[in-house]
Amino acid sequence: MARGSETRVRILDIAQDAVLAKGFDATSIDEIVAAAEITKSGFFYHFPDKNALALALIERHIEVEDAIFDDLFARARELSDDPLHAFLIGLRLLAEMLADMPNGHPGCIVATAAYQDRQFDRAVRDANRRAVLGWRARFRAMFDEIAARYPPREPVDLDALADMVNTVVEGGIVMSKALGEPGATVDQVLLLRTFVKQLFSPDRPV
Amino acid sequence: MARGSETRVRILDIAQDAVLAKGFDATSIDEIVAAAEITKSGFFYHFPDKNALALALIERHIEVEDAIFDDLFARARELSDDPLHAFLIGLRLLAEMLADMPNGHPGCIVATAAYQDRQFDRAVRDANRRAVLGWRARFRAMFDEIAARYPPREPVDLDALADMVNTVVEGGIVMSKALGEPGATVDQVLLLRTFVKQLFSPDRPV
DNA sequence: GGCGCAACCGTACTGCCGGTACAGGAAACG
DNA sequence: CGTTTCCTGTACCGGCAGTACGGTTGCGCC
Repeated sequence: MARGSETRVRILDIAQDAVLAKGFDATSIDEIVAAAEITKSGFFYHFPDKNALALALIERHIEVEDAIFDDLFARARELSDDPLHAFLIGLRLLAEMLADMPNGHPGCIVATAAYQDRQFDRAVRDANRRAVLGWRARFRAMFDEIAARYPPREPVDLDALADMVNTVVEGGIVMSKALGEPGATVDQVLLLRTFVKQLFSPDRPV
Repeated sequence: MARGSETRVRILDIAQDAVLAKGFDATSIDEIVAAAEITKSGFFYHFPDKNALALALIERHIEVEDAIFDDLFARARELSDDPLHAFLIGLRLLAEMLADMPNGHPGCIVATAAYQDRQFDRAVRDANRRAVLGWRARFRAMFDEIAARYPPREPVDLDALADMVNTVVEGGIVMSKALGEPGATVDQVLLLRTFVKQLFSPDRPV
């Protein structure tokens, strides 16, 4: 058990690095096998096929991301009791975290999967979908609390607003990759922060 | 000349459909060759390798996107002389265009390339980068004009704001693919519209 | 009218990659 | 001691990108 799961984890670690660096297709099983110092048979003992590897990768990635969001917004909540302020602090912490990645965010596995849709089976697509819906629910709850205290200046769909957090991060990663500017994602998150701040700020007298 | 470029265009058409539907890797040359009713030799006469196909696909795609943006915002400009209103109308037209695609936006080839970075050569990455910078310049010019008339409520980097148009579209596409909800992209564009509207609206008295 | 070149065709081949098949072995566990 | 877990080793298949290279067809040009 101990030895088995250890090898499995090692395969996942190696595969994750390669996939984030080169994409899923460009990562060969032979290459993973060589790096993990096992044989091809060993790989196929742990994963029936490459699809299963993708699934395991995505599920693990979702757990990690969830844990990061939990930590980030829990810390933000400790710094302010106000739901709006706490959220704004959370976004700033997120931006700082993204900025601390010298080579930019390695890239979301969810997006990688989304762009290779057809070649993955239902299990992978479902896992992907559940992850996004989970993030929507997370941020929706925060916006519900915020909107209860600060009525939005303009009518907005809070589900869509919740999705916007993810949209901006995913889109930001695409942009930073395309531009070769790691900082692009951070800028986008901070713009979203400005949006949320304005949306829920009470009208100021001129 | 006429016959030659005709075949080349046919290859690109077929390849584009397949790539948007299945992804670049999942699209085989054999398959393109069969659909175009040519031989493999014919394909490699037009493109030295698959990378060159990707490059041609991206360059063509950028031209089309540019033309679409030209048309969209030119029509918007005809509807209003005010730069802010024209931009807001342009975003709405963009949203309508995205909504009219029944199966959602087929997916931006630029993003597909961004997520398979390493397997493409410099030429592809450079083309991608130029496209994004072009879009930045386009929207930056609009925001310059807007900001000159309506000072923004909050200090924002206009380049980052210009990038946000693309960010939201690209991120929206990722989200709609992951969720299986084609409408997600439209919602995100309309949220961006709300943001821009608020950012440049003069303070209203309460 | 022949010459040349662009635009292919046909065939045969290489090497990588995902995946299969199957036999066997070491070590931990009960 | 036997079973199960966790692999190794070897051999193989079909699909795919790409190479090599000789042959062919049609159109423009002198």
